[in-house]
Amino acid sequence: MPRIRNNELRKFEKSLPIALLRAREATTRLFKPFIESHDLTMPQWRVLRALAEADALDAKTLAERCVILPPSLTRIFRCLTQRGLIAQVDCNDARRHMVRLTDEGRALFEDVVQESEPSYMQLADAFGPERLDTLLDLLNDLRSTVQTMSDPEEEALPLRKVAGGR
Amino acid sequence: MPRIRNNELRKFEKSLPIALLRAREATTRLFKPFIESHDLTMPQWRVLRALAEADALDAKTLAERCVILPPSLTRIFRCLTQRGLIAQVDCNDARRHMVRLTDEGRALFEDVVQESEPSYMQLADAFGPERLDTLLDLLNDLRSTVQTMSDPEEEALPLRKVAGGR
DNA sequence: TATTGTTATACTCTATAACTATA
DNA sequence: TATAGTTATAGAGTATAACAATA
Repeated sequence: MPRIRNNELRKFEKSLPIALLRAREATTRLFKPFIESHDLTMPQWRVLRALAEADALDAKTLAERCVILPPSLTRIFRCLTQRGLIAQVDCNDARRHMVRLTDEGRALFEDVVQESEPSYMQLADAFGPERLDTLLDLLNDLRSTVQTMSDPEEEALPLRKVAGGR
Repeated sequence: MPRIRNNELRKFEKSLPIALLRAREATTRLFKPFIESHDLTMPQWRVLRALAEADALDAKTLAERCVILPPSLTRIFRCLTQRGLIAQVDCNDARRHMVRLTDEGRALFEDVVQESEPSYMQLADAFGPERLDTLLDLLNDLRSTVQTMSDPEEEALPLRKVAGGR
């Protein structure tokens, strides 16, 4: 019966939400300049990043993967479409808003990657490539663990049928 | 000379900023209800959390530890002071706004901890307590690695003089 | 009737610059 | 002159509910 004793509180650094926030803040600060120099916001960048790996994705999938609420995504679609970076794709289900990168969008995406990759490499070097990989695995596992806890009926999240890491 | 080949892009799950964001989003969603049921926002909670471990802290320190910009912190101070959860502390330097938890603030803090700790335990159980600890260490190290990269002259961050984990 | 996405709306956080007070 | 914090302000993200269109 492990009762909590208040004078034995986990330290501030041992708070998971805060550690995640601070790590993200530091990491974001490192990469943000590369994104913003191309007049992209971080959420817009996440959408481009997600689309760069897929032929086309619908709003719901993007919202989940990029952690963006539907109303924000609507605005992002409008903005990126106006700039010619994404384009709508025809779809069986007329309710779905599917989009893909345009050639221009892909070119911009690759520019940002080329420019920021040295910083990523430098970080990987300083932190240790294997530790970075471990961290990424732990982060992804943490997310699916929490999601499984939150939605007891669903299993993991049916993005694709993947068992372990995802 | 490891040039980047664009068809060998790191996968979406291998993007550090996105993995951090998604892990944080999931974790936050788990704990937020406990915070909000006491009419606290997450930034307000971080301030209480930080103060719970210290006798008193000034605005600058809190801003850095809690990842809150000074203007936001000003409002948070005002709100928490009005609610009687924190109180200003006299200080040699009249420029500094130092605050501490009141008894009421500490009581509220401990209520939230008591209520949310079971979920934390459940998460630790499901994820593995050692892996959780590893994750926390990696996150804190990542942050100081990035900070060292960003501020080449400063060493790590002179919060306290700590060498390794922090 | 359920699902997908948009619109509307309110609120909070983010970010910068300008200002005040103190050292 | 430098530092700590506040104020002002614009903008972006967060979140909910109500609505439209499609399945």
